Amino acid sequence: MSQFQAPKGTVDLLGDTSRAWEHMLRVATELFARYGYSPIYTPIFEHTEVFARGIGEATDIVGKEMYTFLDKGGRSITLRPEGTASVVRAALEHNLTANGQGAKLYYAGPMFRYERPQKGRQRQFWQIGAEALNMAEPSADAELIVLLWRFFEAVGIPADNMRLLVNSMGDEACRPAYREKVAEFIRAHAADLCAECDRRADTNPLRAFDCKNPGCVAVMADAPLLRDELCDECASHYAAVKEALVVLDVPFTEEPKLVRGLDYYTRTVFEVQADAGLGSQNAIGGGGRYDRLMEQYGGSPTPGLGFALGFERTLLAMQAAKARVPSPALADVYVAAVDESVRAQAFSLASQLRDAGVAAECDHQARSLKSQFKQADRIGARFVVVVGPDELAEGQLTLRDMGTKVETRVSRDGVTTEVRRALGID
RNA sequence: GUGGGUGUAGCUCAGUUGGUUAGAGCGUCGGACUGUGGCUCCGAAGGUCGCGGGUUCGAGUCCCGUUACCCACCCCA
Repeated sequence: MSQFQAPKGTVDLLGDTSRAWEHMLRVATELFARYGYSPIYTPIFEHTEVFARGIGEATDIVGKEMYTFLDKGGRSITLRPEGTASVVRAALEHNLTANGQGAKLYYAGPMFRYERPQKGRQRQFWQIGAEALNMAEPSADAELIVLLWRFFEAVGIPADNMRLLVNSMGDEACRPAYREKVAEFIRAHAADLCAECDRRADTNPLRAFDCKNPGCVAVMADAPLLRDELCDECASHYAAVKEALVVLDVPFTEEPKLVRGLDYYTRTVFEVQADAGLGSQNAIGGGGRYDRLMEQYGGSPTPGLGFALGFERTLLAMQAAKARVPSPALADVYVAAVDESVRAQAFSLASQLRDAGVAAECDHQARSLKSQFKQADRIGARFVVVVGPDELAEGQLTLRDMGTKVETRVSRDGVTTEVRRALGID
């Protein structure tokens, strides 16, 4: 047991897990580029105000989950708890949406929230996210949702193992009136609701839909739904998004009670849940539209939308689906030294092969020849070059095909060419 | 932040009502094959039993604290 361990809620990513991480990044990089998204790297910390104003002072994230500290200059700094706020801040700072320009951006990296860790929930966790700015058309909503869905399919989670939930949260024209309507409904049924939900009538009536209390669930089942109260513009936008999803053949379920916990969402919201491997933290990705966010940061009114997906939870869903993560051979060629006298020459040959573009490995632990072959087998080397005194005396080496077990003599001078040909590189 | 459960070799786990030198499988290393892998056989290394107190003649086993993980609440990716 070492003296130190990783801080609570953080993990070291090793072996198959770190390989899976890189796989998810590769899949995302390739797929997102095909949808026209460009990479953006924002700082891992921001002025606290960026998150407080964007995500909402009253949310749990801002209220109790942020890693906030004063730096040596007395500035209040916060480790990013999510990615959208930073991207929007950067887009405004660099005028990416000036003169009606659109911007499609994606990011990947760790986020930080001070929460009680459990399965699928760490204090440092990884997300990939995509944001589409200045795109008001419902087709943009559909495109983003398809992208999220296709990503999960691409990493090996079958559609049958996932659920796509969509909803519309309305906008400033219709949500306030609806909110009041729900508040009235709650007050009218106060006797049948828990104390917590009674309070929600004044603070955040929509959250009563999330209450797990059976009595509350029964009462709220009859509560008015925002779907039925949307203004004309929100209703037609929502209808167009759903229609596009049908055309694109992305299966979805309308979930009128889907309410996201970040204040900036308007109109379309969505979430992908995995039904195996996740426990109660089953949302592997989610997002929505935030048409008022740019204004809150002092920009001109600019629509936007985005999603984020979690690496940890995606991997759990992949494992439950027995998704295959490609694990390339660690080396194509292993250069084995027969004895101590030729060790240096084996190393220089390995180096020469690497310079020639071949993934080559050799021993640095003074292992026996037999053990070097075991290593070669373990790392998946297709060929072993045996460097021995007998061959070298004649200016030659032995090239063994590990699959067929056929050995051939090759000249020391021509070995790089021979190996490249054997590997099919030339 | 609240409640419940768990913590023994690198990994997955045994460990009897507290009783002498804490075990297995897998993995690792070595040998059988003195210049050659995947199978088989043999052998070896590897553990302050999460950490700290307490009870006891004696604690991996009981009690308390603490820490980490797991589950639920909560929240969200």
